[in-house]
Amino acid sequence: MAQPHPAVLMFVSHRHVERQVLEHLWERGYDDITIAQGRIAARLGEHGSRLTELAEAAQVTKQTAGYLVDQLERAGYVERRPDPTDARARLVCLSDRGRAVQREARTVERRIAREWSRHLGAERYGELRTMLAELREITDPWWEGREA
Amino acid sequence: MAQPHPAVLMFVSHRHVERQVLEHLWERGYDDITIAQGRIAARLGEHGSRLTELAEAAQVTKQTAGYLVDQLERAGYVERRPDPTDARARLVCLSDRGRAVQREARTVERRIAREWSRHLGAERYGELRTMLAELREITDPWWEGREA
DNA sequence: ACTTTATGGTCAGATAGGCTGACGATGTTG
DNA sequence: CAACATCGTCAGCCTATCTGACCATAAAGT
Repeated sequence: MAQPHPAVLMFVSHRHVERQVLEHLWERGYDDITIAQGRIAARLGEHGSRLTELAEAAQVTKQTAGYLVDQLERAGYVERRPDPTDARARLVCLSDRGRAVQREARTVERRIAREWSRHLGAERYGELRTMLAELREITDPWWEGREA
Repeated sequence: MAQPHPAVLMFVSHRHVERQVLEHLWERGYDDITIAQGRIAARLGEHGSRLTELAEAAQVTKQTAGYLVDQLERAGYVERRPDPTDARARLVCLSDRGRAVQREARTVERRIAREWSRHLGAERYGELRTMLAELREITDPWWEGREA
């Protein structure tokens, strides 16, 4: 039988990571977070991000992003502050609670990265990361080479 | 700045492929297909698949899979036939129309595979596929090494 | 200055896609 | 043949997502 398309395999592994992170957070008591919220929260920059940026990064409409940020705000993970450089815009920033969750999530991600590295071998794992980054150049509609 | 976790990069590339396939199908007049339906249809075996199998492969509940198969059936892409070996079960099979769509989808997938291969180099692309397949062993909850 | 056009965000409404739980029918096992 | 497992459906619910319309502010053109 034909091997599945690489994209399908990516789907499987990506899903696995999302699940692991989410389940870890639930265990730690952050049991109100959903995958969709997580996808938004994971893309928050250190100094806050605009809604439109988040929407693009997570590949959803700004309405959807707004809806999810509402929830995250109500749950106390983020807050909206006025953007000093543009009166139309607002910056979505992590609260302390939000930062705590992000740390937890990063912990799981690192653990999985180690597992993958062990499974493939460190060198091949490095190659995998490099190739995925290169692929992004031709698959990410918002790719610019470097972030703002 | 830190490089994103490989899983995030996988998300981007996987999404890209889904989008490309879907848009191609829409252009070809199959404009009633959705991503979720596609995820189910893409996992249909040559001789039909049971609902439960489909659900597992697409990582959704059997209820959800049933809901999507209903739609595919109404649109004429698949049909349900009794499973000769088990009166409880039914086999979801592609119709001729469904097979035509699958061919279109495969065409796009092959095109993208060629693009990736060109971008990374044939040898590295092969390595990528190998590594993704290996990763599956530790990330796919339904992995068994070989299909039924 | 003053239009015009672009951008950031929200509101309203619709729908798809996903879940849990319960259930009927058939298979399987002791 | 009784007990338990599996296949699929029904019913009800909720979240995530979209499109379209809209307001406020900013930027660009004249």
